[in-house]
Amino acid sequence: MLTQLGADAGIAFARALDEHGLVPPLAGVMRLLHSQPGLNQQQVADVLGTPASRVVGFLDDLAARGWITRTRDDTDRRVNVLQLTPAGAKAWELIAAIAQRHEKSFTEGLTEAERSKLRELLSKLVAARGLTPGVHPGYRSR
Amino acid sequence: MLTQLGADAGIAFARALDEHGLVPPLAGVMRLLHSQPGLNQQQVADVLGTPASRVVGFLDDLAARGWITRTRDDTDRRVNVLQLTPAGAKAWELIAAIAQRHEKSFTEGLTEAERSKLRELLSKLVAARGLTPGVHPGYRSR
DNA sequence: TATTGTTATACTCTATAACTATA
DNA sequence: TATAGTTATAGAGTATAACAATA
Repeated sequence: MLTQLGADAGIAFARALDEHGLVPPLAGVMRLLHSQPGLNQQQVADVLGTPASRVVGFLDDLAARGWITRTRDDTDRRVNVLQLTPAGAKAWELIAAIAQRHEKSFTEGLTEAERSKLRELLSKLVAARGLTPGVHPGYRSR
Repeated sequence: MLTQLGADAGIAFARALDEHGLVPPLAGVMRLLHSQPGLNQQQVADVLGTPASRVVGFLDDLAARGWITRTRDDTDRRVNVLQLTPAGAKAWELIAAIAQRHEKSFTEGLTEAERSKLRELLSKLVAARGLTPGVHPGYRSR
């Protein structure tokens, strides 16, 4: 049921994002860049557990939208330092709002007490499984 | 967290299946053919919500393993009636055992009471979302 | 030599549409 | 004409490996 509901929730979230021209992987990268500004591309790849070559594509997309900047690090000119632009910060707020609305609507069938109990149990599992909060396993290389 | 854990559970289950040369989509089809013997291919496609052309590939694979038979229906010779072979029934028992072991190991971090509470909450969500029990949304066409 | 970011390429999965055989 | 099953094909997403610039 967990797998089934997780996939269903993912599809519903993707649909909500799609209305705004977005897709889940980009939303995840935006979340990371918002919560940890100043990462470089290699670090993003490490946190997400995804190949660096895949990160390039995500960042190309976000940069084309004007949501991030890639700045050459002066002390090590191989490195790109990543930052959200003001437009990017704005975009993140929209994504966060979509996520919140999605969570609420997905759990409509539960009472508030049940919702909070579910959150508690899932938190326990996330911790027990050693998952990084907010990082979807779908980024992981096989 | 639901999406995250669902994906993680799916990956863990895939890994467990892989040790026996299996993949999740085939396990799901086996489950369906076991619980509803005598379906035809179109009906399988309908239940799973997947294109009939995709079902063909799954069944080709299962037939090559000797786990299912496709029998032409006498009253309508366009139709293939699907059945598990004895080897297929045996294979299903293995898959069910893997699934059970997987569920247990995935929820190791919870007490028995928490596990049953989680089951209860997830059941509610499955019902509220109108999901077909045992059918992974990943089969669904976009 | 090693590392960061990038590009090229090949592979898997999937949906769509065309096809056949039956009805 | 319509339907069940099949095949062909094209697109998306991904990983791997090769590459250029810098350390």
